[in-house]
Amino acid sequence: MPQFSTVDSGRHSPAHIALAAVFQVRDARLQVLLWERGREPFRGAWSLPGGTLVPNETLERSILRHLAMKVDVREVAHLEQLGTWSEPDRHPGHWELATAYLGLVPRGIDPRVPPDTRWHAVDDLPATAFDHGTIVLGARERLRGKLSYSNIGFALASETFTLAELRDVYEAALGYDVSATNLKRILLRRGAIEATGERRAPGPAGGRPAEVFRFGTTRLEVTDPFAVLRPPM
Amino acid sequence: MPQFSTVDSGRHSPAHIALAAVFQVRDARLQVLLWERGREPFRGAWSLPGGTLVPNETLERSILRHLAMKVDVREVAHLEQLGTWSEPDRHPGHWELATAYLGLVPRGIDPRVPPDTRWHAVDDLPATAFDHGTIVLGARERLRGKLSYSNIGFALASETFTLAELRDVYEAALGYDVSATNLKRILLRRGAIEATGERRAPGPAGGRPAEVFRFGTTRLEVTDPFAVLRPPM
DNA sequence: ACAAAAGTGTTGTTACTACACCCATGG
DNA sequence: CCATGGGTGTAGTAACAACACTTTTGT
Repeated sequence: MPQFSTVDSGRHSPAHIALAAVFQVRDARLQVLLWERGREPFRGAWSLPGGTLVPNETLERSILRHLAMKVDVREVAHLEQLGTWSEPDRHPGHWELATAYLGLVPRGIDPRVPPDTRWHAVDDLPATAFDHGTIVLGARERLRGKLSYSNIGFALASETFTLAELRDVYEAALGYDVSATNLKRILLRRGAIEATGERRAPGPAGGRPAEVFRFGTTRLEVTDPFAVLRPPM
Repeated sequence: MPQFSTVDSGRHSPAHIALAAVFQVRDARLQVLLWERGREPFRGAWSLPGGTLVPNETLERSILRHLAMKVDVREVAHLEQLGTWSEPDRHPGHWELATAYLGLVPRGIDPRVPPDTRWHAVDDLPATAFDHGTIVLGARERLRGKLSYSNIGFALASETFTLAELRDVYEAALGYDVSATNLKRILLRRGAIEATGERRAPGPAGGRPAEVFRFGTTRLEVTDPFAVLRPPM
């Protein structure tokens, strides 16, 4: 078994870490928080934050604990498990499984992050370590799907927002043009967003003041559960 | 750390197993293959087949290897990862993570299974061991969602089928009435099924001979990718 | 008055559901 | 010729996209 000789010879059970792809819309682009590795393997490449479990801890609590060192946990508005990667050669010379999470941070917050971490646009990733590039792209696909049939936008939008702002968030995450007009009607009819009654003052060039909205809940709800084959009645 | 004292005191990293909820439509009901435990804990309760990884093996290959001892692997038409369960007390006295898979066996096959395993209707589960009852129900929800927006029916239907037969499969998995008329049009328009040109002879009571269909591919394809918020044009 | 930004009304389309009706076979 | 099971035709509908139009502001 040559590939286990360096570190793990004799080991009968794999190591296990939790990772997170933390997304935020920054500068009108979907970005992910990456950490620049200081050690081999993959020194200088960018990797997802995470680390090992300690006893009596779930994977979810573990990734939240590790994230607390990179980004304030209270700022992660949504966290969900993506899957577990188990290719034997995903980590050179080390048998390690990784369970990856998708984390979302609302727009407008600027978390204090350590100097060796940086936000990177998901559609322009740098060289990534291990299989982390694949994981980031998988996380984006999960997010794109859920934007369509759930209220997950609450975790990317700021607490209150105009519809133009919400459209910008959706466009950044989906990667194509979205109509604010129709987005409003979809989310209102589903009961996902509600008007606050406030208005946002227009910019220096004038314009009608925008209504201010908020998401009704800050927990994931599937608002359009079945695409087709709905139950009768 | 009282809960780790029996087996794992001093262990710094969790054990890991792969499990599978293998579903098949039998007697017009969605059923799952369960194994009756002969040992404590949960002696006499029913559990999902699976087991530990060996070095140089992915989770997927591991669960296929374990299933080969319960049900012929070639009969599993579809396999996908559901998630990893990590509650510290999910296994009494033992720190163990479990990655669960959904497996589907086409209708009509009757795999030879060992005497300590049995098929159980998913909507009438017996007492289950560990968190396996939760996993089975989660697997059913995953299946129900995918039946709606993908061609996953190929893995539950027999190789060729009439539309009445396919409707029965969908009804068993979804748990509500489905119209064969409309099911046909949905799956034909999406290009998921195609007519073979053959016909099925009617039963003793007569009736028009049924057209015979097949699924075009035996690989999962998302046939209705976005419920709403489709890309423009 | 006019440009800018936001909101509303309306039409058309698609992809379904529901149901009436028609077709082919066995007894 | 009728019961049985399968297939087709068609109307109704919900949820959306597209776009013209209206409203409210700043200069």
